[in-house]
Amino acid sequence: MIPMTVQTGGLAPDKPQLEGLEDKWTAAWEKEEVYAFRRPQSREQVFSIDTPPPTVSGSLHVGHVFSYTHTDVIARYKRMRGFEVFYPMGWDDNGLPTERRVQNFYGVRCDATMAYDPQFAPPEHPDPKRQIPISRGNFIELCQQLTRVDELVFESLWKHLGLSVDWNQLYTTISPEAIRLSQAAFLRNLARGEAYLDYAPTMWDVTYSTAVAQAEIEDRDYPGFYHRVAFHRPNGDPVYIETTRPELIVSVCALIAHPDDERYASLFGTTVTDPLFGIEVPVLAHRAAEMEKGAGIAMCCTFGDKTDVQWWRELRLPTRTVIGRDGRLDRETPSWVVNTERYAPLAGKTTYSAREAVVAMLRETGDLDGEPKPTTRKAAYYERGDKPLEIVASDQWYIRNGGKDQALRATLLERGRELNWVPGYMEHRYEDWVGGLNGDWLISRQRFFGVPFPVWYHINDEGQVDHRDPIVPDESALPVDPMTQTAPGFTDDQRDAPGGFTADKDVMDTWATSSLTPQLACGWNRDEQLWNLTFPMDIAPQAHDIIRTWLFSRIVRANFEEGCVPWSTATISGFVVDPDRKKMSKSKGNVVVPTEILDKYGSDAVRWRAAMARPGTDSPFDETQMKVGRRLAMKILNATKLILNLPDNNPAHWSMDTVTDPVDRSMIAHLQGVVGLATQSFEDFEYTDALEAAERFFWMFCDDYIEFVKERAYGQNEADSTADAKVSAATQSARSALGIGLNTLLRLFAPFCPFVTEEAWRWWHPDTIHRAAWPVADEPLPEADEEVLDAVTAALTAIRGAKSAAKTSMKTPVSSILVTGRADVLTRLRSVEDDLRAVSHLTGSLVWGETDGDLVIEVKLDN
RNA sequence: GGGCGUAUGGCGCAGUGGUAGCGCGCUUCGUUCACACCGAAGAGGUCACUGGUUCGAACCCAGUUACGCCCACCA
Repeated sequence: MIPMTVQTGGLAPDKPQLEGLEDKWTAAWEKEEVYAFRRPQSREQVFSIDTPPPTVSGSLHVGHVFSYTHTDVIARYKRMRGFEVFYPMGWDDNGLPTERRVQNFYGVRCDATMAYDPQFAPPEHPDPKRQIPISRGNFIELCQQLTRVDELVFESLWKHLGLSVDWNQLYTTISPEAIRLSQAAFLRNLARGEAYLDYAPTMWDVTYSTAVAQAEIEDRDYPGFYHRVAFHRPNGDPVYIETTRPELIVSVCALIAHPDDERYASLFGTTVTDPLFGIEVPVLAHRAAEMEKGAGIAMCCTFGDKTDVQWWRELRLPTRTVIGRDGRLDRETPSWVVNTERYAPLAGKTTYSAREAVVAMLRETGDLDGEPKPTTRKAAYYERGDKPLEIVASDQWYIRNGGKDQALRATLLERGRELNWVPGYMEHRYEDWVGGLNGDWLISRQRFFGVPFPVWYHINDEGQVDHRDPIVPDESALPVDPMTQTAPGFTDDQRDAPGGFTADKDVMDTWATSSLTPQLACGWNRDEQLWNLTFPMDIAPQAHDIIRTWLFSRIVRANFEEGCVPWSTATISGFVVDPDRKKMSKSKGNVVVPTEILDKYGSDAVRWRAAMARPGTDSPFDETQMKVGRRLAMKILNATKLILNLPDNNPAHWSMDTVTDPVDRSMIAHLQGVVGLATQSFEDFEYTDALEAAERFFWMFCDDYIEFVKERAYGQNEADSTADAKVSAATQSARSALGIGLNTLLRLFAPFCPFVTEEAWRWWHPDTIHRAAWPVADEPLPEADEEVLDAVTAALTAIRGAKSAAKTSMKTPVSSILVTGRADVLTRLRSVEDDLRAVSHLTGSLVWGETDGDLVIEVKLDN
């Protein structure tokens, strides 16, 4: 292990530095392929990680740095334990976030009706406000161009942070392989009936003009007004309803009250007419109507909210969609409108201006009762959007997820129970989410940069598209783009022609691909050997916000495809929150950019801080904490330097056999306890406890142990220096203990501070510390008394306290010391008397006195 | 309204039945022989509140309050 040509003494540089270690060792690790996954014989030798693929169109903030560090720390531990760590990185470059970034970056928008322009170049001075339309093909090219640039920035940050990713395993979610795999998995879902096409009301974002899934929806406050509006009975009597969306009056289908509501009992079965458009609608009873809310009778429109959808379905109401996919009212007058002249001014208006116009009309007709009352309502938003979602009925693809199927839901809940959750209470979030699902998983998006659905439809002889019997390709033909490729059994001139075929124009949402990251990374259907070595994976790391999305969707897909959970353990990181414990977000402007703190404190310091945040726990950002990590990193270098640069110290001579002194053996015994604790903590994925144990010991090692044995380690106590090539047994004992302690401590810190530990390690090792064996503590040290070191620490505190109280230097000579205490403590201290004299700079007498009490040390200083 | 979590010195946290701990910050002192990107010593807390169990509670139980996150409701 130690080369014969090893230098002795002076191995470490005079002024060790942290600056530049990241670049130096990143390059060396790449050259030496330290983190490459080398396929072993069996699955048991592998530890595989389902790394979250970051969205490259977004920016990384300090929270990402923390959570990816948590995973890396575990990866490094497992690697040192001898596992071949399968640690891929993926870039999520697929989907709407990328499209949005491309639109803003280049000032373009996709117009699917345009033809591809091979000469196209993006504008030199993009104006995001005036986006120029380009073809789908050109748009996708720009998406690919920009993601490549973004990905390089991400990769360089991850390397600088020291993630021990195997970059040979890199995947992206829009690559041909990802498309092939997403399409293949989808076709299998389709064949087994797990995926289906349905015409149904869905949450719709008018800005992006696409359907969105339940998991991507969030509620936000939205200012609105209650409008009290009169409908009229045939005899002209008013029936008042309250609505925050008067523009939807034109799509009214019924008025609905609770069956027990006596105020409206006489109206059930009759009809009323709306105040503006002459639409006659029934008054119906339904238990979902709440008597206390508003006027107690609701205007049901298709569709204003989810209750409307329920009534529409259960009461079989007509579909009166007025708001189009662009968020504007239909340009044609709807067929059910009687007073067409009232609709004309509303045609093509946005919901907002239509509302103003409708309110003005209601004032005019006198059907607005009182003034609109301001209220704050919660509205559903797409998480990346800025306008409230509308509900639009449309054809969409779904994957079953238990939202409409109790048996499947039970299976998926059971899968959640099979997982080892770290921390355990995070399992509740999964159960709450799965238990609360109210619909299947909508995976289609009316967008462009994504995985196309590998599906065509028949067109009948009348030119009608028939969605019932989709045409699908053979799996061997994947990936396919149905927009450019011809459906099997047809010729291209039959495209969009009666009796021919037409392509499904939608793409899959990015989650439909990222739900397959275990399959994508592990070589499903592509590399059988890799698949058998890595799947099911060992850990799935993620922050707690995506339990309901990414974690759940991967379980859904693996359950269908493999009939198991895709990993054995889910490790959940918390967020980095701002000092007020608020979530960081761009809109709040409280995001901390990671490059700044990495440059300022160094990667090891930031990683140290990340590792101090326990699994699942949110952690407030506090820059002063980074300094502590930096101090530790610096101390590691300096302690290593001291030990290596002891005169003529030779690491080849560090051996447990030569550790004979009681305090040296005591230190080693302590260290073994620390190794055991750190190891157990890592096995439980509680990396923070491992770090704390190592760190607490390390500072004691430096402040007390090194100080106590320093004189002896230098060899300055030597009475006979006749054989100057040989050191005394006492000195060698200290040097061996220091060396073994250092060797162990560097390895304990290696997962946390990979750069500084590698730097120190390589001062006397030819190979990387990151493939070195994790320390073991399985052999108890015979005749080692742990309490010797405790007594020494107590003695040091007393001596230092006396000097500090006298406001004098620690090097001030001591004229005499009186030590009193129990016999066993005295015995321990007497066994290290020479060191005690040296460390205290004792010039006079050392007196011992046995008592029944605690250790007391009286120190007299020279005047 | 439901679920989950948190509450310990100015700040960040550890401590799951037996004398309240760590780091930062603060105060004082100390530098050329590992480290000023430093070291030593010290001050500082009725462990959110109320009740209960117990010889004994920061810890266990019940309830309350505050904060955070997630979900549901929103005519």
